[in-house]
Amino acid sequence: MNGMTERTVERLSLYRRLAANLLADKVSHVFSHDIGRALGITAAQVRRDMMVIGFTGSPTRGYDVELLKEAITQAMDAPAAQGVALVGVGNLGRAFLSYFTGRHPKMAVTAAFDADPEKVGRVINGCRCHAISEIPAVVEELGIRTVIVAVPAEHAQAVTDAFVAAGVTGVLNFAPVRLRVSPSVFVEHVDLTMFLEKTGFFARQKENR
Amino acid sequence: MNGMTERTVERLSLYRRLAANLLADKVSHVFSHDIGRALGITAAQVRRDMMVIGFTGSPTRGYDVELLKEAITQAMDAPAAQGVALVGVGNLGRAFLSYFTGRHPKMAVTAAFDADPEKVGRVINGCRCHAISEIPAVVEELGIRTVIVAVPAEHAQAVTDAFVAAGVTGVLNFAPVRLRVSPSVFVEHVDLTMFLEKTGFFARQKENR
DNA sequence: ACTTGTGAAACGTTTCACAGCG
DNA sequence: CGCTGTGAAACGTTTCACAAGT
Repeated sequence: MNGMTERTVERLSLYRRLAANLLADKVSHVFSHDIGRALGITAAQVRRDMMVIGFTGSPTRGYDVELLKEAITQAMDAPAAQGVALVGVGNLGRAFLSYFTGRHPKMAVTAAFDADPEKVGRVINGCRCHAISEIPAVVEELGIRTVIVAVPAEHAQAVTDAFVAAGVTGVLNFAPVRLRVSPSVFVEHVDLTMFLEKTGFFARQKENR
Repeated sequence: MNGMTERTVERLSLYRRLAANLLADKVSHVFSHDIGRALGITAAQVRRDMMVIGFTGSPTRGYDVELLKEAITQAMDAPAAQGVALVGVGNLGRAFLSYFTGRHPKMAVTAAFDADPEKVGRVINGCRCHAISEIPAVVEELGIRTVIVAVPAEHAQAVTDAFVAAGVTGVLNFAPVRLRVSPSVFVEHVDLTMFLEKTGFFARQKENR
């Protein structure tokens, strides 16, 4: 599937959630314009994205919400459920565990890891916490391909290396460090400090008219 | 200052943190190439960004780290400290409180808000938790211009409206809803589900060569 | 008349490539 | 030389605008 750029994939995720919400409201069809309005995207952009995944609507009814959701799932998700690991069971890590538990059928956080012996062995939101040394065994056993890194900056590179060595190919990193990985691994950096500073900056721009 | 696009501001934030780290390591000068390598950015991009803030280096020594940090602060920060509010003291909200406490001189989280009466009145990481009804008074009193929204999706729009009415011009939103605000307010949407799905998708792309 | 699907234009961002300089 | 600063080229992304369908 061509044209699946990072930006397109990001929007597809939003479209799918919107579709799920619309289905819950018993809405069966939407126009590109409605999707755009709901998500702050232009209608033309929405239609381009549909083109990318080869999904078509009808000029009279718009897009079938149910079929749209399926088409996005087809384009984005693995055929089977993908295991996700979490490393770092601090406040941020627990936010993930509580938010994603039972919510996402295809990407459940199935294993947690922490260096604190107090946390190892505990079960938090139905997710067992393992020791760092167990990374290779657990990643292998559960077939984990993606890891959420929510540890302090100084440990982020080391834990990432351990997961990559164990076969993980996707890293969602919240630590304020640029992770160095081989080109065969995808890393998404989510830098909370940066987002706060950015918001503060543009907030001030808005103040001055 | 022209050319301060969202992308440039994002990178400036990273440059500044790098500069602070370098200073801690007693490094006094850096070349654009070094900055680029450390952050996964091209050297040309780094130099362009310096141009935007009117900061210049020397062809022989590179950029003075101390002056760079100051130049970025000059370009990005408010002259005085900017108050930041947090609404929603769940796991994610607490992650912010613990991470930012004492770490950032210009953007401290100075007030928290939560609907849960159990939390109201408590002090978490040196930050007092207020009731939702106190938003106008506290925002006014502390001169808050920026809010971090970390409440469930169904309450995000209502609390945002309350903060905007109280004079806030910047919103950092973690709730999985597109917030509707007037054009005089800046909103940054950080969608954790989207980031996880995106990481999962590209992780799979990497697997298949 | 309203949509969708889409080639082409517009726009934004990054990278190239090189003059100028210590 | 190897660097910075920068105009110009390249690239990526979004938006326009309209044919075609209903």
